[in-house]
Amino acid sequence: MLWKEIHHKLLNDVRAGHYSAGEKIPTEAELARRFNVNRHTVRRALSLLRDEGFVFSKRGAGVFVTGKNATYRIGKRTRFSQNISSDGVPSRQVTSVETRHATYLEAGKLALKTSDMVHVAEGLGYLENTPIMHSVSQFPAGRCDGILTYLQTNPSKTDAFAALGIADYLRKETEVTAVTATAMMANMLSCAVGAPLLRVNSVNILVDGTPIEYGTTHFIGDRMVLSVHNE
Amino acid sequence: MLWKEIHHKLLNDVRAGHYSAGEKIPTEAELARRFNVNRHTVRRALSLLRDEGFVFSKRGAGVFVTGKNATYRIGKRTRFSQNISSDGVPSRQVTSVETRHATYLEAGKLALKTSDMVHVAEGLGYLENTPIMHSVSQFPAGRCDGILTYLQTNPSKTDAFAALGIADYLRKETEVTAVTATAMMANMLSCAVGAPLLRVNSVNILVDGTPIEYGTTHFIGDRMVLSVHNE
DNA sequence: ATCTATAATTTGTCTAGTTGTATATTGATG
DNA sequence: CATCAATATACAACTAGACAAATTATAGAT
Repeated sequence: MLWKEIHHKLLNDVRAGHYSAGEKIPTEAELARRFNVNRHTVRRALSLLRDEGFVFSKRGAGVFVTGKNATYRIGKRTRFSQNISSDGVPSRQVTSVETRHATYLEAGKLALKTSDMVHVAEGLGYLENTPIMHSVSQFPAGRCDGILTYLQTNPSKTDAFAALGIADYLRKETEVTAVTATAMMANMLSCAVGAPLLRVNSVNILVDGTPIEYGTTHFIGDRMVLSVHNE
Repeated sequence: MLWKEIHHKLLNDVRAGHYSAGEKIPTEAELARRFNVNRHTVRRALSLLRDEGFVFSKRGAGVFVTGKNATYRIGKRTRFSQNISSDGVPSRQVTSVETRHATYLEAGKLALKTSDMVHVAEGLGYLENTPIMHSVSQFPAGRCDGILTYLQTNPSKTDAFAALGIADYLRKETEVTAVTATAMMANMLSCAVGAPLLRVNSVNILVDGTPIEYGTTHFIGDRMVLSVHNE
């Protein structure tokens, strides 16, 4: 079986670190030329590598090497950058911001009326240059004005809150469910459509109980473990 | 299909009122970043939204929502249509003025000779920041001298007439037809070429029967209902 | 201040390249 | 002959990049 040899060779290359995390490996056509086989034979080898979690592919772009796994601790004070425990360095990036009216759900979670405005920030979290989470956060206007402009330059929510004079905040509630990735979510998280995701809905509050953030985060299921703490 | 999900999400955002009528939605590049796709994939989603009539785009400027989603708010539209028989629209703006010889048609409508001059004012009317009508008005020189300079600072015709000493005037005749949008009209009204328009020709007169205005107005068909009252 | 020339944005269009999917064919093996 | 691996071919969906055309923002000059 030709494709198994190719799989073995590619796996060795990845493990040997010839391609670092997040890096693009040669195209299927190129690999087919190199191994002197048909493109579909290469695809079969890549398919196994994909299932094993070593690489992920983006239609139209190429095949990329997957990063490492991590665990995410959820407690009373959860901060993304401090709570990811792994070998790699986590980073995050804000992909879009907007200000709009609150939906019914958001209004309820943030103690607002639907006529009130919310600031919305959407972003991705990375580990080893590969996406590991996607988050949408709603902040109540009035209590958090100016947070979006801050987040655009520095994606750290802790820093942003600090800049607004909020030195400390607490996790009030955390709801965790499991969902499967839609095409869009799969694309954003560079995982397969239908892959299991962890969906975390959370509310952060001030020490006096005033809600200041309602967020929904999706983690890639098989790259992330949530550990919940009740101290 | 990624672009279909993006289309669905954008449509939801528009429907939910996250972007209000006439407002600019994020640029294609921004949306591409947010959904983590190529700009062309966003364009395909926007293309469907355009075809469905929810947004329109202006090269070099951006993509804007049409306000079609807000048409179920009959209140504004009703008030709007009530005002058609009298003076004007909630927000209007004079785009150009000129003084020239009367055409044969204008001369007939305004009881002039073709050697007489007419003052011409062209303008746009807006509803919720979206253009909804285009009007051209001809005023007979001699009876309405100085009206153009006034209209340029204040687009209200009632005020302009009042400034000329005309406290009251009546609608003599109103003709309504349906036409399709030419390229020029489509551009001014931010609608598609070939879109259905309502064309209203009207003549306003003094209480003694002297005509003081002949006008042609085009309304966007699917955003406007004319209600005709015979009191 | 106001107008003007320049630069920066933003949409429209085009070409090329890459992965995903479906179907059909070849060739060796039992 | 039936089966399975590999090949061959074609198309769809998406990415990547470049450039043109229209608009908007910016800086400079008068």
